[in-house]
Amino acid sequence: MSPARENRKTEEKLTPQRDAVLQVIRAREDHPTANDIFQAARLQLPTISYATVYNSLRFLKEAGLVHEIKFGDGASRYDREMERHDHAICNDCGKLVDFDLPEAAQLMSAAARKSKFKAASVHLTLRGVCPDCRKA
Amino acid sequence: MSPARENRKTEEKLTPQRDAVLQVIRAREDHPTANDIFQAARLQLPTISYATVYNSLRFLKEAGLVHEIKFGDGASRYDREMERHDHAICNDCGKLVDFDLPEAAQLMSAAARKSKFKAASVHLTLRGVCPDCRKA
DNA sequence: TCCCAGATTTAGAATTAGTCTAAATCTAGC
DNA sequence: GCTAGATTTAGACTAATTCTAAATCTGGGA
Repeated sequence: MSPARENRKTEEKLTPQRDAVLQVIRAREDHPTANDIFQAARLQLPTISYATVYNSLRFLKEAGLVHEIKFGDGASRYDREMERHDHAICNDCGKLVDFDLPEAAQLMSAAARKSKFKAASVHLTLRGVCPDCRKA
Repeated sequence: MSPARENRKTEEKLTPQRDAVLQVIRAREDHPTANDIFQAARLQLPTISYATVYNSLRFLKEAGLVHEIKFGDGASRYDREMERHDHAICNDCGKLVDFDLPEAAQLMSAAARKSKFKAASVHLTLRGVCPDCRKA
């Protein structure tokens, strides 16, 4: 079974809570925190609890439907983008932006050789100043 | 004044607490957490407080004497290595290892172009399985 | 030398992000 | 309709870090 097919089956079985969490993440261009997601999901399901948001996020992550980003400053962010990609983080405002640098993916085996690890994934993090903060 | 000269001057002015924290980090091959550093520093300065360890770490970081690594799972780690470098993280045991992949540094301008950020630094994170866990 | 301002340290309270617990609720298959 | 297993809920709990306010230290004038 292809991963896409598998995800379709998983999505069919989503509880209303898990589905609400997934829809919140899919509806957003940016990278909400668990708290952002909780606030938004509550508009649809007023009784949903914080713990359920976390449980749902773990479930969706394991099902391969969302992606968790932990870049260290503060809370985890969640991303609808499941393809391999890289991140840029603004040192001024903290904005997080996705981009893909295929050259970074190609460094995986070189990185594995140098570190002596068996590689599972690589990703590149750029820190700098975002276009908006550069203007200001 | 060169950065090295500047650091030498900063080091001369270190309080006993800040110096103890710096020495702990310099004495270790690995990447201790704030708590590890607190426990070790307490052996030298029994009255040092947790808050002082954090204050000292912030000071040393700003002075360019230590480097903070936040890779998301749990507490920040501190690193005596100030040169640009990359990280490998074990998905099994959480071990963090430094290595340098100069090719990653060379992707900075390409990453800046794609993301439209003004670049300050880039670094590559490899996730996989460390040699020890691979054996086990 | 003595004194003061500013910096630093201290202990503990507060905050934040996330996990755990146990009871209540839902759901599928018999 | 009944029961086992999964899920949800509210709130307690934990871990990492920051904040606060009082105490202490330090260096440069009077």
